[in-house]
Amino acid sequence: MEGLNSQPANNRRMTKVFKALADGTRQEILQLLEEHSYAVGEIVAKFDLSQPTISRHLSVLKEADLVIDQRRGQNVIYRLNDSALAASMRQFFGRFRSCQEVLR
Amino acid sequence: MEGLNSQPANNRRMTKVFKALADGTRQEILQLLEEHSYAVGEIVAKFDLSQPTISRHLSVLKEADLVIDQRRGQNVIYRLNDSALAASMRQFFGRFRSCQEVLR
DNA sequence: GCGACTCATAATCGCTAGGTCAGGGGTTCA
DNA sequence: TGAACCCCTGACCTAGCGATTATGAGTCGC
Repeated sequence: MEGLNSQPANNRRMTKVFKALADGTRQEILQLLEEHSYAVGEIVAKFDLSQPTISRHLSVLKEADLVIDQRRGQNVIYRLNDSALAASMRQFFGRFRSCQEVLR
Repeated sequence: MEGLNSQPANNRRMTKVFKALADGTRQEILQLLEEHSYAVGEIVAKFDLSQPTISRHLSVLKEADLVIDQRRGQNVIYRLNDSALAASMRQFFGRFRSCQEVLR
């Protein structure tokens, strides 16, 4: 079953991205980061979840290259990876005619 | 079912869509259906997976409204739900500035 | 109606995902 | 150096996912 290498590396990347997006909390985090950057503690304060849980969600988003983290003193600041998000969108949906009509 | 209402209904729909997309096999099925419609048996023949497994994947895609099924004699024909796919793309990615620039 | 064919569903199993608490590493400041 | 703060990682539990086999439900031709 592992001999199935017909699946392009692109699909594996898209799978990682979609897995990251397939969670309500992570979707909300992304929309939060659309406003501006946030420290982890600030994000935690916006949700009814423990800090480790948020930290893991952020880790998943980071693994998918959808956010970027940066140490700033004691804090770790997370910001949206705008370009990667747009690139992912094009990369996958561009394969479909109906979506191409909607893409620039 | 209505307990956690902090998350908009839109997000729950997007979560369903992204969960459906977060699997390599289902991504390939969608790209296959981009060509044209296929009967279940034809799709099964293209993968190294059992018929029930493919059937289940198709069910997930259908639940997410990404494909449409139609009985045709003994066969069940699946086709891509073009408009829903494009609509989902807009609905989610339209929230991000960096993506709006890429959307028409 | 019967048998053959096509697809969906049920029961099951192993693995992954998401949640918690506990603990540790990095950074700041006195 | 040590205390306080911020965040990440490890260990663990439960629930859900993806796969299988076995079986059931529609449909067609005879």
